[in-house]
Amino acid sequence: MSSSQKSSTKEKILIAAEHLLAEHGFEAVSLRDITNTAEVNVAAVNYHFGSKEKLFDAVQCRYINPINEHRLELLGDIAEGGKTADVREILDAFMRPFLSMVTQSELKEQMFFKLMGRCISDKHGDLPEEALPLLEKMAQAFTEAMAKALPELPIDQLMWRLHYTFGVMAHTLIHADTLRKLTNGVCGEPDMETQLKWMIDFCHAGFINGKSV
Amino acid sequence: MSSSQKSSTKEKILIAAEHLLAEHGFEAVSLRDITNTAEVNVAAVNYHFGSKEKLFDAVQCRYINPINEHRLELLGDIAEGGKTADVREILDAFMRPFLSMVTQSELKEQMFFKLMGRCISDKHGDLPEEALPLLEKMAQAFTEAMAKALPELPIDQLMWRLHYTFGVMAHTLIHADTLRKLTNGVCGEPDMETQLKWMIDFCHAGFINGKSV
DNA sequence: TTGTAATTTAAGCGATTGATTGAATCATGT
DNA sequence: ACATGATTCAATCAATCGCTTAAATTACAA
Repeated sequence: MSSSQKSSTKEKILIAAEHLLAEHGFEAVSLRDITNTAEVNVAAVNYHFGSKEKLFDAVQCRYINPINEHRLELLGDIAEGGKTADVREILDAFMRPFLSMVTQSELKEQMFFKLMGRCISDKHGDLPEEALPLLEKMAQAFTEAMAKALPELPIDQLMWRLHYTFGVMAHTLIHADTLRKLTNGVCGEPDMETQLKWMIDFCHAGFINGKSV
Repeated sequence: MSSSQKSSTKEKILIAAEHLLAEHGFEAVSLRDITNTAEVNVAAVNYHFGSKEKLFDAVQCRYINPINEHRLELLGDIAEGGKTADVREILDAFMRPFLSMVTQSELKEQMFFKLMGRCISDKHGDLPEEALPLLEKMAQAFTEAMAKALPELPIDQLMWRLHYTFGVMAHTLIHADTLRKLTNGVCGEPDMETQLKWMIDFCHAGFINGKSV
C-alpha cells in the first residue's frame, strides 16, 4: 500500500515519462525511450494507459489539475467577502501553486519546472480534455479578479498582459538552465521563493504600468 | 533572375518548410511533409541542404541573422556618441526588427511570428552554429546597454528580466492565435505597431519596476 | 550538335515508430 | 491445491522515418 515500498509498473512509466518529457519535450520522446528508462515492457504503456497520447495526457493532468485547483483556492482566499484582491496577490495566487507542487512531486526542482513549462508551450497548446474545463474556469476567474483590481484597464489589454505573464512563467520554467549556461552563471542561482518574487515584481509592474498601486 | 518569375526547388523547399515548421513545430514535421507540400522529390532536400537538420538550420538563419544585425544596428543608433540609451529605446531596438522583417518575408504575418517564436522556444534552444556568434554578440550588447541604462539594478536581476522579456516575446509570437480562440476574440486584433507598443509597455514597466524613468 | 555538369526522379535502404498479439507468469480468493 | 483474473513478456505488425542510390532528365558551354 505504501508508495515508497515498491513502485508499480504504471508509476514507473509515469515517472520515467515525466523525466524524459521534461528533458526533451513531447514530440521527441518515443515509447521505447520511456519503457527502457522505466525498465518495463513496451506493451505495458498500452496496457496501462491505452496509447502514447493518453500517457502524455496522464503526465500533464497529474500536476496541472491540482495546480489549477490550488490557484482557484488561493484566489478565493484573497477575494473572500467580495473584497477586491490586490494585483500582486492575484499574481502570487497564479504563480505560487507551481512552487507548492514541486515539493510534492518526486521530480527534481528543475525537472518539474521544465515539465510544467512544456505543458504550456509544447504541442501548440492542445492540453488533455480532462484539464480544459478547470483551466478555463481558472482563466476566467483570474481575468475577472484582475479586471476588478484594475477597473480602468481595457479588457483587451488586460488579457494580453495576462498572456505576457503566462509567457514569462513558461519561458522562465523551460529555459532557466539555458540562461545559466548562456551567462556563465552571472545570473546566479536564485531559490524558488526569490525566483517567484522576481517574476511577480516584473509582471506586477507590467500590469499596473506606472499607475499607483 | 527575378525571384517572382519562378521559384527554384531550393526556395520551394524553404518556403514549404517555413510554413510547416511555423504551424507544427520543429519536432513534428517530416521530410515528406515538406517535400509533398513543396511538390518536389524527397531527395531534393538532401541534395540542396545536406540533411533535415541543415534545412532546419537554413530556415532559422534566413531571418534570425538579419534580425540580430538589425537589432545591433538600431542599438548602435540610439547609443551613438556614448550616450546612455533609454530603457524603452533598448526594448524597441530589441523587438522592432521582428516587425520590420515580417514585411520582407513571404510568410503571412501570423506564420512569421509563430516561426520566430518557435526558433526561440523549440528544440530546447539549440540554434544553428551559424547563428550563435551574432546572437551572443547581440545578447551581450543589449545586456551592456541595459546595465548602463539601469546602473542600480543588480546584474543577475537584469539578466533575468531580459529573460522574462524574451519569454513575453516568444509566448506572444507563438500563442497569439491561441489567445484569440481562448477569449472568443475579446482580446481584439491589435495591429503590429500596437502589439509592439503593448509588449514594450509591459516589459518597460517590469524593468524600471517602480523607479522613475 | 555534342559533351559535361547540374538537377530531378523513382525505388528502396535499414532503422525506428506506435501498437497488437497470444502465451507465460503472477497474484489472489476459495 | 486449484481456478480466475490481472499483469508481463517476447515477438511481430504495418507504417513511417531520414537518407541513399543509380538512372533519367535538364541546362548550358564549347
